[in-house]
Amino acid sequence: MVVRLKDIAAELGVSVVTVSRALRNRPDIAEETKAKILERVKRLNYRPNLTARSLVTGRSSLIGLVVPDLIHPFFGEIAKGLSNKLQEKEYYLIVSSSESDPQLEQNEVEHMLAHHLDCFVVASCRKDTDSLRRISEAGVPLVLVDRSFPGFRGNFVGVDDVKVGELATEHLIAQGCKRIAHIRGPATSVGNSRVQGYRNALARHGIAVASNYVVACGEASDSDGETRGRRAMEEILALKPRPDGLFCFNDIIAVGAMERALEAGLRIPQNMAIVGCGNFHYSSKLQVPLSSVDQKSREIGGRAAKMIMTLLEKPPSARSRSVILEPELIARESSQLK
Amino acid sequence: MVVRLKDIAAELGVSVVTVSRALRNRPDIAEETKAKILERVKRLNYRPNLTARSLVTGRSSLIGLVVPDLIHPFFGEIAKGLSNKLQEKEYYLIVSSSESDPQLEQNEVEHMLAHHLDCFVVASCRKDTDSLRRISEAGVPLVLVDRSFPGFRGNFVGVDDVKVGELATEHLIAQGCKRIAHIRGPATSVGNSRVQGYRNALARHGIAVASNYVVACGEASDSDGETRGRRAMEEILALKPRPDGLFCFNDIIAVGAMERALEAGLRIPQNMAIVGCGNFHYSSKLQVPLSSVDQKSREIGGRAAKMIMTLLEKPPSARSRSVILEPELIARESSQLK
DNA sequence: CGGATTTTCGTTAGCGTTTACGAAAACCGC
DNA sequence: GCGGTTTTCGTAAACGCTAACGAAAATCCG
Repeated sequence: MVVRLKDIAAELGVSVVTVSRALRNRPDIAEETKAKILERVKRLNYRPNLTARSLVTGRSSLIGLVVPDLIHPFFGEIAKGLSNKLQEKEYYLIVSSSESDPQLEQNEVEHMLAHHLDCFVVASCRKDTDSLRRISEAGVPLVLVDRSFPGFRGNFVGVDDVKVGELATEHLIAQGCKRIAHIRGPATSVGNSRVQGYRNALARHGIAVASNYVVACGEASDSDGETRGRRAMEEILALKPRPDGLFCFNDIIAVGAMERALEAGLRIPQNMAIVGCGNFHYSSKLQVPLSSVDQKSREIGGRAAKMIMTLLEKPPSARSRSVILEPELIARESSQLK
Repeated sequence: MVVRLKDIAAELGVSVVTVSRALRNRPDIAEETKAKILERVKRLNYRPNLTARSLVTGRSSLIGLVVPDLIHPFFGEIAKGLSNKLQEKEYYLIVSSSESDPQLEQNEVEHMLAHHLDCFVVASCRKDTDSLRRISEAGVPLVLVDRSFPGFRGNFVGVDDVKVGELATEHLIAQGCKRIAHIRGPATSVGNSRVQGYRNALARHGIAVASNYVVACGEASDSDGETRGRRAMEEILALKPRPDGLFCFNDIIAVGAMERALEAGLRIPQNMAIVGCGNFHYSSKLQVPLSSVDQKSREIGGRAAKMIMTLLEKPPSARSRSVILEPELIARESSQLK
C-alpha cells in the first residue's frame, strides 16, 4: 500500500540507509546510485514518514498556533501570514483556539506539548504566564504575538500599543474633539498600553481625563464584541457632558458602539467622532466608514514566521528578540470633521 | 528533562508496559498499581509522546484542513467549528491554505500526506479530483466541504447550492424585480449549482433569461473578490435595459458590486435590489445592509467534525455519507423594496 | 488442597526512520 | 603495485511507544 524506505531499498538491492541518504542529499553517496534511487523514489511516489523521522530527529516540522479566536480577523490574518511563509519551508501549522478562556488555553498548550512541536506561536489570553512557562520548561521555542508579558522574557512580535493609543487620540484631538472617551480592552499589556497612550496624548495637550471617560467592556476578542460595544456606548451616552470623541479598543467594539450611537440619534462624526483599532477588512464598507489604527496583522504573521525560521536554524539563540511594528492611522468618515 | 515511560517505570520498579497500560486504562492491571502509577504520572507531569504512539498505532490525532483562503469568513467559520468540536476529543487541526491555486493545493496535500493524518477535510479549488484521489489512494478518510465533485464518490458536508440560487432569485422576484442579473462564481459544483438555481427560479416564474445577464468574475474566494465584484458591476451597469435585481455569488463580491453601483449613483435597493451569499458577519453593518443567503458555515464545521468522529471510531465505513444543509435567506435593506 | 481458571505483569519484537561506526571498494602518489 | 587516504556503502542501535504472547501469581471450586 504505502511505500517505505525498505521497499525501495529491496527493489534496488541497496540498504535502507543508502536510500535515506539519497533522499536527504547527504554527501557520502555516489551520484550514480543517488540518481537511480531518486528516480525510483519519484516513480513510486514515495514520501518519508514524517512521524518516524520526527521520532528520531526530535523535529516535527509542526508549528503550534494558539489564539483566542480563529474568526477574529486580526488572528485570521496572523494565521494566514504564518501559514503562507511556513508552507514554503514545508512546515505546517497546527492551530488551536482558546476561545478567550484561560483554563482552556492552558489545557490546549498542555495537549499540544505532547505533539512535540518545533515551535509555539501564542497570543495568550491569560493574566499570568503559566502556559508560557510550561512551553519554555519543555524547551520548545516560543514566539509571543500581539500580547507581551512584562514579567516574561521571550520573543515577541506586535505593534507598539502605547503608540496605538496615542495615534488615535492625537487624531481625535486634531479633529477638534474636546471630550474624548475610551472604551478600553481587557487588563492585558495590550489594553493597558492603549489606555496609557490615550492618557499620554491627552496630557500632552493639557486635556484633563475624567476617570469615568474610560469605560471597560471585558474580554474583547470573543464573538460578542459588538454586544459589549453596544453596552459600553450606553454608558457613554449617559455621561454628562457627553463626549464628542471616542477611541475604541478594537473595530468589533467600535462597530457595536457606532451602531448603538446611531440608534440613539447621534450623527457620526458630527456629534461624536469615532476611531477603532485593527483596520479590519470591512472598516471602509460600514454604514459609516470607520477610522481605525492599523495593527499590521498580516505583517505580524510574516515577521513571526521569519523569527521562527531563525529560531529553528540556529538553535541556541539565547537572547530573545522583539519586533515592534509601527501602527498607522487610517482616517475615514467616522472621524473626519473638517 | 522531558519524562518518558521508561523513567516512571524505573522509579516505580515496574515495567514500561505496565505504565503504558495504566495510562491507557487497560483492563489487565491491578487497581492498586494503576493508582500508584497515575499518581506518579501526574506528579511528574508526564504526557505520552504522541509521535512515538502515532508511529506504532498508525493514528496521529491530527486532522488536515485544506481551504482556498483562511481569511475568507466562510472558511474561517468552518475552521472554528471543526477546531472547537475536535479539541474536545484531543484531536488537532493542521491547516493549509491553497490560496485558490490548484497546483499549490496539490503540493500541500502531498506534503500533508507525509504527516500521516487521521483524516482530511478539503474544500478543493481544483477542477479535477487529482488531489482528492491521492488522499483516497493513501487510504486516508476524507470529508469534502462546500464543494462536491460529481464524479467523485466521497463524504460531503455543505449546503444545497441549487436551493441557494433559487432562494435568492425567488426573493428578488417576490420583491418585484423584473430583470434579474447574476454575478456567477467559478465553474465548480458550487458556482454551477447556483446558476442552476437562479435559472430554475426564473423559469418557474416564466421570466426569460438574457444570457448576458449572467456575468462571470473568475475565482471568487481570494482576497480581491471585491475588485472582481466592482468589475462585474461595471459590465452590469452597461447592460440595456439595466437589471433591477442582482444575485451575487458571495458577499465579498456583493460588497464590491454594491460599492461600484453606489458610486455610479444608483440607489439600492430602489434602482437595483441586491442579494449576496454567505451571510458573513458584517453583512448587516454595511453601508447598505446586505441581504444574503446563509450557508450555515459554522454548522458545516460542526457537522464535518461529527462525521470525522464516526469515520474514525468505526473504521471501515464503506458507504460515503452526505450532509446537505438547507440554506436560509436573510433579507435586509439591500433587497427590501416594500 | 490440587488442578483449572483468572488476574496481573514482564519479555520480545516492531513501527519507519536516522545516527554512529566501521568495513569494503576505489583512488592516490610514488 | 603497495601503504595510505578518500569515497561509498552496510550493520547495529536507537527514538518512545504499543501489540502479542506467555509466565507467574492469585483466585476459584469441587
